[in-house]
Formats: sequence, structure tokens, C-alpha cells
Amino acid sequence: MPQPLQHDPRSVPLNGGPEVSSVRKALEILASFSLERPVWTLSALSRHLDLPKSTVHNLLRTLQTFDFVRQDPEARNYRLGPRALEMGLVFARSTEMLAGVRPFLRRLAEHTGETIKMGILSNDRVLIVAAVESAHQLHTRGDTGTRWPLHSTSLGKAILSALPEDEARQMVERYGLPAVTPHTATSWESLERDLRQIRTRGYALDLEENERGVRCVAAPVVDPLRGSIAAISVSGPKVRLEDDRLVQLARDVVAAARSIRAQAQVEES
Amino acid sequence: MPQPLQHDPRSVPLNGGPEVSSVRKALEILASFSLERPVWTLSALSRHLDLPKSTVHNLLRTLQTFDFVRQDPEARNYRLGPRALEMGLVFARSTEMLAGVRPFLRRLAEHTGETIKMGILSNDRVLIVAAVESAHQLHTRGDTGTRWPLHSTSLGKAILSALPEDEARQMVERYGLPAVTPHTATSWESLERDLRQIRTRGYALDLEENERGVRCVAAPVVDPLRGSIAAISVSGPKVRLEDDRLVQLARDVVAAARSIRAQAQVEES
DNA sequence: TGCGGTGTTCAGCCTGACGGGACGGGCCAT
DNA sequence: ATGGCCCGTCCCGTCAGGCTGAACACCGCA
Repeated sequence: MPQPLQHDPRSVPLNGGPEVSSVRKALEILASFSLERPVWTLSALSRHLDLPKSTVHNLLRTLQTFDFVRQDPEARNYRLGPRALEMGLVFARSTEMLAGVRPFLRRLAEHTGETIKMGILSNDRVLIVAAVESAHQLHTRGDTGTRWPLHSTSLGKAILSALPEDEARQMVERYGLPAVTPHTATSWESLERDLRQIRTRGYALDLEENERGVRCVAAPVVDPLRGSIAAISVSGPKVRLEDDRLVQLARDVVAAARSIRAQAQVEES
Repeated sequence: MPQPLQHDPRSVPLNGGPEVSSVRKALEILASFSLERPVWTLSALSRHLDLPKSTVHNLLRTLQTFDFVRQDPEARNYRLGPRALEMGLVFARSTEMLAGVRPFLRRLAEHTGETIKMGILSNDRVLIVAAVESAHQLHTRGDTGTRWPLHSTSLGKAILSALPEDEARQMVERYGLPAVTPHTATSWESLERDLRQIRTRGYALDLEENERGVRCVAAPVVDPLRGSIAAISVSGPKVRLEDDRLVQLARDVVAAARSIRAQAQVEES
């Protein structure tokens, strides 16, 4: 069963130049809080990040004074603080494309009956920023806040397809191409062939590349001014998404992506 | 005209013990990004925080590698990155009380016809975490992500009323009691009298204490397990919120707060 | 062609972050 | 009770590494 990604201390991108290591450690602490593991004890963090307890303690104390992290008074364990939410809200509301997408996603969900997700690039993976779940008994989850690999998901591939090729390649190789299912592309060459197709036809497919039995179609949403790139997808069980329906869904997704971009442009006033 | 609060470099709470100063600086950078000022240049940050440009530059570089901050490739200015959103989502979805409140707020908004807000404590102020705006032509804004003083708002006072008295006092005095309008309580003693009343009757009023012509009623929502405290409010123009209607609205708000708490408890499974 | 604005780089000094180790308190099973 | 084990907290000596000021490159404007 594929899992959304937890923070992995190894994989951190380099963008040249020296870093402030104490800040890096503090950010690694922050990044450790995920949907799957929203609560940490000091010692667990210390083991997870392979840092002495006292170091983690110092950093946590500093994070606490800003309410980025909070300590439960009795259980003494740590979780994110309201400051985290504040930053998220500021990001969301100051990013034009994200501001008014929900209605579009909802409409697409109603029209297709399947789960709709929207994702953006975050640290070499796709972060789900908005989702509307299908009403069907059998459906894919739409968990906002989770992160997934670029190379095994339709959202990821859609985003990659809209990126300059060398950037795309760097990102993919920084994270690697693990075989999530037997259908996952595990070499840049095969992925690259896929991306070329995606660019010409305008949408990306995921045929059980990230989870057995699940198919998806995604289209990129590019904000021409300021190069931020998002993607939206329709996903569902293979039994409902046979080949010919997939083509129809692709059309719907591409159309929705276009109208989101159009609306974002209008709002740039 | 009252403004939501920007980050103020001076006012930062102390919780005893030493801090990691480079981390503190990095967090001050993050906290500088607000709804009112979501984009910064390096030099502006350096002036704002009174730090050398090279220092800010180092810190920004580190924040960038984790996608907490992004630099626009051509404009070269900085804004928050997707990682900020991720943290916000993790916080929101791992905080039981916040998970399913929107329907309650929407219902209350429909029933009262006025703007509904929900706020939590963040760094000695109230952070608006969710809101539904009134459909009336004339209405108060519901800007999520903004922060307001504790002593001059109904949300703030409702939260204070649910806190141990000494904690409440510390928070208020850390921030100070500026006179936002002529009706604002400017001494702890007068505020304290107000809080006592709030505790006995269960709701807080704001009679033009934060903005001329605006009245609000708020009730606290306490999560008994794990001491997190929120509040919800109804706010609108004085002309629609005369004395007797306020009493009715107070009843509605208190009832809504109760049902939110009840639902949160159920979900603690 | 300068001037004021931006962001970036570098190297040396000295601070202040780091981490080992000691401490105190719950909790559980012995 | 008693020990073991986990938790978080504290302190202080050491020396890596963060901080900074100055120099630099770039851009747009006058």
C-alpha cells in the first residue's frame, strides 16, 4: 500500500551556497510534523533526526516562543502551533491561483463523480493543496497536506511536463525513481518518453503507477506571470476508469485547468 | 481605521531559557510575511528586522532550500513557499476542533445573516482561522490569516475568559492595551471586570472597542482534553446589532460553540 | 555616466550554538 | 519498595561555524 511521504532527513535539495545549520535543523524539526505523525516527543525527534536531545530541546524552545510549535502541558509532547496555520493561510491567500479554485474543483467532481485533487510542487514532491472526494462507495482519498512522488503520479508528471527539462530531471533524480508498483517508471529515460507525450497531448496519465487498481488523469495549470505551476487530477478505481472513459475525463480535466488559469489571470488586477 | 496586525519585531514573548538566535532570526523572517505584506525584497527585510543584508541573505537561502520561502526568478523578491501551506494543513487537520467546524460556522452565518469568525490564540493575539462573511451589503470582513489584539475584540476577550487569570494577564500585558477606539479598555483592571462578567454569562461583547460602528458577540470553545482554546463570534454594524438583538445572538453563538465542542469530543476516538 | 537601488559573495573574528553528561520525575514490572 | 527505563530539563566548556562589513555586479533612471 503506497503511503504519502513523511519527511525524510536524507533527501534535501541543495541550491548551492552555504546554509545556516541551526536553522536547517529547526526546519527539519518543523518538517517532521506530518499528517501521519503530527505529534512528537523530544526524544523521538532526537532519534529521528539523529541529533542530541539537548540540541533539539534548544531548537524546540525557540520554535515555541513563536508559537510555531506547542508543547502539551501535561503529556509534554510537541505538535505544530497556530503560527504554522497562519503561514499556510498567508501563502494560500497570497497565491492567486489557489485563492478561488475550490468551486472549479467541486464542479469537476460533480461532473465526473470521481475524486479531484490539486497539487503544487513542494520540495521535489507534489503537495496536495485542495481536494474534493468522490461520493462513490469505492473512491480514492483526497487528503490535503500529503506529499507524493513526482515520477509515479499523474499530478507529478503533469507538473514535470510543464517544467524546463533540465529542472525536471534534477528534481526527479534528487528524489530518485523507486518502483512504487510494478508499473512505475524507474528510469529517467522511460519517464522522459512519457513526459514528451504528455506535453503534446496536454494531459498526464497514471495507469496503476502509484497504487494498484488506481488510475488518474491530470493536467497542468500554469500561471504565466510568476512561474508557479500546479496541476489538477481526476482519480478513481480502474473498474470505473476504462480506456475510453479516460479520454473523456482527460478532456474535462484539461478544460477545467484552462478555466482556472483564465480566472487567475482575471484576478491579477 | 483599525488594521490587522503585522509582525512587530519588538514584541516577542519570552518563555524563559535561552534561544537559538539564528533560528529566532529565521522565524522573524517567516513571521514578516503577512496578508498585508506577502512579498519582501531582501533589503526591505534587512531594514525591517534591523539585520545586515548578508545575514538575511544566508537565512533566506536556508529557508529556500526547504521551500519555506521562494524567490521569484525575475523580480528577485521573496514570498512564502508551499512548505508554509503544508505546515498549515498539517496543523489544521491534526487539530480536532478545527477539522470539521466549517459547517457549523456556515449554519450560524445563515441563521444570523452576519459575519462569523473563528479565532485561536497565536503569539498573544487572536488569529482568525476560519470565517464566513455575511451576505449583507454592509458587513464586516472575515479575513482568515489576520491577527487582532486580545483586549479589544470579542474573540480575544472570550478566549481570555477561559484562561487562568494570571496567564491571561501576562498575555495582555506583554502586548499592551492600546486604545484602538475611544471605547477600548486600556487598563487591566477594567478589562478584568469585563472578563469576570464574561465568565458568568458565558459570552463576550465588543461594543465598538475595536472599530467604530462595529459590534460583536463571541463565545469560547474549549477542548477539555488538551487545553486548546478557540472562540467564535458574530459581528456586524451597530445599526443591525441593537441591544436586544445582541442578547439573541449571544444565545446562538453560545449554542454553536457548545455543539462544536460536542462534535470535537465525539471525533476523539 | 553617474547614482541609488537591488541581490550576491567572501573571509576573518569571536560569539554563541552544540552536545556530553548529570539530574529529576513518571511509569511499569519486577 | 526497588529498580529499570523512558521521559524532559539543565548546565557549562569547547571550538565550529554564524555573523558581519566591505566589495562587487547588476539594473533602471536621470
